Amino acid sequence: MAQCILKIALDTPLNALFDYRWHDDTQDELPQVGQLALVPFGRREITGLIVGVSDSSDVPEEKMKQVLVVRSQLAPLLPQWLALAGFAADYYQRPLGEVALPGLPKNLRVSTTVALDRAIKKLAKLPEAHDARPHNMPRLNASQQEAADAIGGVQGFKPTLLYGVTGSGKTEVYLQSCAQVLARDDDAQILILVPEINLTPQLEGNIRARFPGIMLATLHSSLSEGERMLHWLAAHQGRARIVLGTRLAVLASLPRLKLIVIDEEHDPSYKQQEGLRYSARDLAVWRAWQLQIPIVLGSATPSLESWHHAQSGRYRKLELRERAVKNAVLPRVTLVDMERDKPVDGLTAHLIAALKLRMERGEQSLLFLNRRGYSPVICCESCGWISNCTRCTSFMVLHKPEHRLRCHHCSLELRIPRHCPTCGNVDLQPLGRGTQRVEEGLQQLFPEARILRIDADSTRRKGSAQEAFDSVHRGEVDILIGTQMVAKGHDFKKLTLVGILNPDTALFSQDYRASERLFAQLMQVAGRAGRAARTEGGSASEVLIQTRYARHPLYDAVVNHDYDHFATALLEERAQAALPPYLFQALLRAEAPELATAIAFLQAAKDSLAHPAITINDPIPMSMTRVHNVDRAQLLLESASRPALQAFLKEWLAALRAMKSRVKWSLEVDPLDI
DNA sequence: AGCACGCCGACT
DNA sequence: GTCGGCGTGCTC
Repeated sequence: MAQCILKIALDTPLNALFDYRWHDDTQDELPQVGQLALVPFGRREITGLIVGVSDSSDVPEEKMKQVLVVRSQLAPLLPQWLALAGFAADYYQRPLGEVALPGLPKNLRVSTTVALDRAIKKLAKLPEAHDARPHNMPRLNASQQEAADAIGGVQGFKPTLLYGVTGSGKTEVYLQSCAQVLARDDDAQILILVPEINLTPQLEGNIRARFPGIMLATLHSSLSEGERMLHWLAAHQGRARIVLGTRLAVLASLPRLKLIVIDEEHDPSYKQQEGLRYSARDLAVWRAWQLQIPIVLGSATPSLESWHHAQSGRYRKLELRERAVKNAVLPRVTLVDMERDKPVDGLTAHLIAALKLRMERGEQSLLFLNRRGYSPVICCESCGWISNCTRCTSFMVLHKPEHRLRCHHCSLELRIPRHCPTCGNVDLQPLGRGTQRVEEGLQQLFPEARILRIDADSTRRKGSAQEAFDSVHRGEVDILIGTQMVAKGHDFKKLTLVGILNPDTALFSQDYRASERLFAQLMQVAGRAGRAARTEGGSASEVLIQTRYARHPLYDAVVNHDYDHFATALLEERAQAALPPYLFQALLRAEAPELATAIAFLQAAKDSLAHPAITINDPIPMSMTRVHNVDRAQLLLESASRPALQAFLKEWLAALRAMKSRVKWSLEVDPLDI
């Protein structure tokens, strides 16, 4: 009988499969593609994924080792899942094992099997939950009903862009689409992706309350290993009918997947920013295409990629025009021109008056500022010294309560110098304004106010963010000051004023995506106010944006709640400037102790291969060149054709690997930040 | 990426 | 005399 060779993908940067011998002398069943196997690898034992069973190998007999054990108690991952991992590996130019294995629960990849066995046992003991009938279905308005029917009532690959402002009832559309799919198909599974799970505890609660008779599994990074194993397995076995998770859930094993929902599809957190830099949204769309199932992408401010697809007809756009919440009104957005209303301590008279009014009424206010710390830099007025970080191309931020200077990029910390390090001047001044300084100014302005600051510094302790949000909900806070942490999810009932302190910097950013992001962020923060129905006699909520550029078209669109025209105009600009989504990009990054080394590597990479359909730009230092004492540079590739870029990258990367350079490099496909 | 081996500097 | 720095080489 011919020997049995298993082709196994391993989590290693080596771009190859590894062949192992299978001892067919035992009674064991023949291993199958999609099963996990423990194998000796170098001096270690690691878990790999069987992707092929063969009777021959090119590997010399004496090099080949034997599989230690196959995890036969776990049903094989299905070919469709392997195809998904294979697609992601090809698309993002990574070895299959680096894509397929890290997404599995850690305990599936260890040498012992006790955690797996325990989870299998525990799941087997759980009662069957097969009652998919929805409870307490509210009536939908006409456009909601139309959307739910269009999404849940149709089979086949149908991407839908569900466009609707905050409060238009997108969640209800998702839930009723789910109800339709679950009702139609006895064992259908549904995948619901959200940007960050800790911001959507209410969604999880809503789903459980709506579908009490089925199993819901969550998948996100703050699960314990035990929970992760249990939830992953519940999805893999088809027992979990709805899987709610963050971007990593897009790679969950879902053998009976019938519908995908992506909430807040524009959110940047769908893009993994380290390791395998995948876009969960894009992979989800591919997955829906592969399975020929419907997918819905919901947002009040869709990404330009999705907007473009909607305009070109690739996606169907459904708009929720009516407000689903009775009496709810959009907050009134007003621009405060800082050229005319000069701010004192960062606050204009207009904003101060609005804060005062909320204090008098016993309502809450939120001040939004994208900069933590006291001031972004301190400087010496006599010699011009500023607090640069010694390890990074950035400033040391003053953190006054802690009496420290802190670099937000390498976390270097220093005590505040008593005098200027270069000239000895003792009068060092803070420059600019962070959340701490705003807090200090407010405290003086409103000594009686209960002020709470929520940012990465004030919520370092685990659970403290939740405590802070809870105290706002309980009404123990008059004025909330926060960074982006407060922008998403939370719906504060007594909040009627949102002040946005300095959004202008994003208007003139080098990053052409900055304005798209700013718009989404402003809409999102604005949505913290005025979500709930106005009580009798209560006034509409108000959003005040302090700006020096009150006539900028972006703010005009925000004031008018008009994403439609803004997005369409932005798209036209992108088309004219030949930028994504009309162009496809990849970015090669390199880092080295000396900038010249990184640049030289990128130049060599550029010179190594050419193709008429691909533009390779010159290597340039990254805008933040030095971080933690390493210099970084990048090389941008562009092409009008995605397939051409894909084909080129494959060949190019092979050439780069062959260069055997000592420089650390990495490739990102479809980069967001350039 | 791990994890070894290997060959030169400051410590019990 | 050894502990330990990180260069480089390999992993079916």
